[in-house]
Amino acid sequence: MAYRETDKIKERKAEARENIVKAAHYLVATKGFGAASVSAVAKEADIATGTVYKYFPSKGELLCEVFRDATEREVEKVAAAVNTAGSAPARLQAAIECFARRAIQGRRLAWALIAEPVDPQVDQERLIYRQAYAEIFENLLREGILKSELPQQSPSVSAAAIVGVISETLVGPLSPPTRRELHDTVKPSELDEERLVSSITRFCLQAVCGPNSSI
Amino acid sequence: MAYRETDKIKERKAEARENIVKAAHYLVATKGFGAASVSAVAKEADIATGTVYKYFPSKGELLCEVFRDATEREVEKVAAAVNTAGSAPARLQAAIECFARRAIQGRRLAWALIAEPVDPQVDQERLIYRQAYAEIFENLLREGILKSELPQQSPSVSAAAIVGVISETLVGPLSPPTRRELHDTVKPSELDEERLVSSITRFCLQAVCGPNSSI
DNA sequence: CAATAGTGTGAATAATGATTCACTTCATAA
DNA sequence: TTATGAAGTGAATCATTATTCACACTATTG
Repeated sequence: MAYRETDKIKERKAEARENIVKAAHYLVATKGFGAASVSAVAKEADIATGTVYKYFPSKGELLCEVFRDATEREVEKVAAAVNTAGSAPARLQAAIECFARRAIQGRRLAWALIAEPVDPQVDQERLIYRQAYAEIFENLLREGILKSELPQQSPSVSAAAIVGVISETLVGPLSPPTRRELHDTVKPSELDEERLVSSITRFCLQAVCGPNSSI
Repeated sequence: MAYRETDKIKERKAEARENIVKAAHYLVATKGFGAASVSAVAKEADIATGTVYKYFPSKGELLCEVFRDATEREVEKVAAAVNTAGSAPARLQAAIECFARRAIQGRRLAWALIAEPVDPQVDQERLIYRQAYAEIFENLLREGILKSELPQQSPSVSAAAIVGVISETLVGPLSPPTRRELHDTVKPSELDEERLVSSITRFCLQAVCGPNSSI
């Protein structure tokens, strides 16, 4: 025995691995999963193609990890927004606004996570992601209904619907984030974005709160 | 000159072409675009791979045509539902129910049209498709607002939101229509489906009609 | 029938992109 | 030092599919 994995190496390996994930994340957040071929990732990370496979068994595994990481970050933010003090409608509003604003900010990433055509392995992951969002809303709704802060309704359907509203209004239309940018040289002003967010919020709150509600 | 395209031949060609489209449609409606490779389509149509190219310049063109056909049929139905007599909310309800019911019936087709990862050429077409749906709703909303049957709101955002609600609640969760079916041997009863449709309808109507509304 | 203009065929080709692998370089410890 | 085992390399290989093409077959007209 003349070789053993030392701590220094272990650390360096972790760093290298992390680097690959970062490179892949960058490509995804910047140009989508379509641009994240193994060789592109390798180039971005300044290593050889083969090296990627010393750290990940397959492209799918790598991209799943990237997806999971990005996703977790997003979901956490929304979950945090839910944990505001206040009535169920107020918390719901906070959550929806958080979700929507972040999607607008990181258009391309949002598109990649929500709408970009991806290979089945990642798509599977996406299901979990949407589920995670839906669950946040669902729990909140359930609680609100219990406390009679919200009218009777199917929490699971309403939750999925909210996710759908945001996906479609923000990400769907923007889906290929390039086309639009080619035409409108002017990017939509922050004012417009605010208007959009408030339209969406109004829609969802009214749907969920029904004939009472204070927006 | 010793040959000219006769009527009989013209007809036969049209038939052959139609057959290819039908075969492709069958595959798409049955197993999604992923299963509609050129050779699979050819086999389904009982012809040689190369023959497909005597009728279509590329796979993309063929699939676009399939997509467009299927799409038109769907959109027409919803458009018809809108043309009911009655108040804006009533017509909206009819349209949403029509959209939703059809999606539930033809799950796989709905999934292919709305959510399946597809190649960019078809994806482009999909954008138009969603737009078509959104426009139906948008016009209706605009009209309703004008007649004061609906409260002030952004018709374009609300319209997109409605499309999003239906996509997510019906197609998203069902997206890989197989997985679910592997577990639940029992398919969701018609009763459940009705409940689902009515939940969705309620959500959308309340969102759009606001603090008045009669569901 | 012969000449012409196709259509139908399916194996070969092309393009893309993931994965492998024989080899080189590096770190470790006897 | 030097033997050992792992990390890094990147060109070659594999797999998958769309697309082409040389050839066989069929219909049409003189």
